[in-house]
Amino acid sequence: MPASPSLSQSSAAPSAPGTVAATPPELAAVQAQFIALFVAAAEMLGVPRSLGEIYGVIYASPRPLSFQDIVDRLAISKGSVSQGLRMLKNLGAIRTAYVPGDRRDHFEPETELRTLVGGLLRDRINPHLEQGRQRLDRVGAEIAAGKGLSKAEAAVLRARVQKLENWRRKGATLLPILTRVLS
Amino acid sequence: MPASPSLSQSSAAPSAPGTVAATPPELAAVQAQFIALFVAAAEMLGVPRSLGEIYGVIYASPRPLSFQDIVDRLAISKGSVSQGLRMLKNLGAIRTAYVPGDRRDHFEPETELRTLVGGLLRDRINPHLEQGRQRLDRVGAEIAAGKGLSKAEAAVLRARVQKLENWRRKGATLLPILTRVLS
DNA sequence: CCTTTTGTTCATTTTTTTTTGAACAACTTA
DNA sequence: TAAGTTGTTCAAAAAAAAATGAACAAAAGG
Repeated sequence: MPASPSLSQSSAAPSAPGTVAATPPELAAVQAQFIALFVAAAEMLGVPRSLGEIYGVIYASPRPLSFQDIVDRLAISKGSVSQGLRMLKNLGAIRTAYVPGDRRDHFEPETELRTLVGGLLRDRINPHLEQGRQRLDRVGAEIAAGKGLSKAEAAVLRARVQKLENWRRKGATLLPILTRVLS
Repeated sequence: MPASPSLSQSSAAPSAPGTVAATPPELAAVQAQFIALFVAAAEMLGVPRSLGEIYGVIYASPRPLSFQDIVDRLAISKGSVSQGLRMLKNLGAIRTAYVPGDRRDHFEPETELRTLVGGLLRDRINPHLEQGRQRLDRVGAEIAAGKGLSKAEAAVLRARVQKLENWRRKGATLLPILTRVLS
């Protein structure tokens, strides 16, 4: 069995007045499965593990969770939860939901794949692509200046720059298509 | 100007007998541009910076480079170059080329986008996808067992599992298409 | 005001990842 | 066999990334 994600062991103490009921142990099993799933996804995407845990616990809950709910269910610090929630909001992976009779924000998962993928592309890929275009131009310029290069060598390098430009173009045209197909 | 990638400063000493000629300073500029480009790409993909540097210096060379050439051109240790070359070979990002009159291996870049993307998918995505399928099954089972869940709650969670299965299916069908389109 | 609740910030600590470099193996050559 | 190349391995160091938690702000209640 793979290491189970860190779930806070429900305190033995009976709920104090005004305290949200602890997650019953039966639910913990379902939660743990969801969380393990998103922790693995986080690892694949190269985002911090805590993002996976937080999104997982929100995804695993049939109703929106408050900040405190999340801290209680996951054995991670308030600071991490705060930062993690901010990142997930920026990514568009969660949204806030109104819960009657509670002034605190509550969070529910964005379940549209399109939105999630779109957020990741926007944050991780697009910024680099634009910058890459500029870099490519500069490489081309350097080769054109062509000091110290034989005719044949310059030709090889020009061809390689051309390849890179093709890559970039394909990537740029493919990404929008990708997000559309994922709707 | 962004921090330039670490290129070894060409030694001032004239070439000793049997020494490969140092990269002339004119070429260094072109090299530096290529390397900067691939270091940025490495960062985007979440692979070690040194992989970007090594692939960059190979990509920037009109002729295949030996292990020693790479160590000389980049200010990184032999150990890193050795490990980096192995990873690049495993990814299919470089291949060895025969160079007459030199028994050492020489490396040249794989320039087919399809091959590069294919290698990354194989190493980073596919392993997780298969594992993800198994995890999903387990979550479904947990919910079906359904202890501690109201009818309505179980329904919400089942719907969410369904969403995840859709995601996985879309991903699985899209990846092959993707690699084909990139040819 | 004063207190409580709710959450954020950010300097430190912890953990993970990456790089280094000395020891070593494999192969050539003399 | 000795001596020189060429490259690999891996324990340890360095660097980078992530998590912690105490101090702090903001808003509400009293």
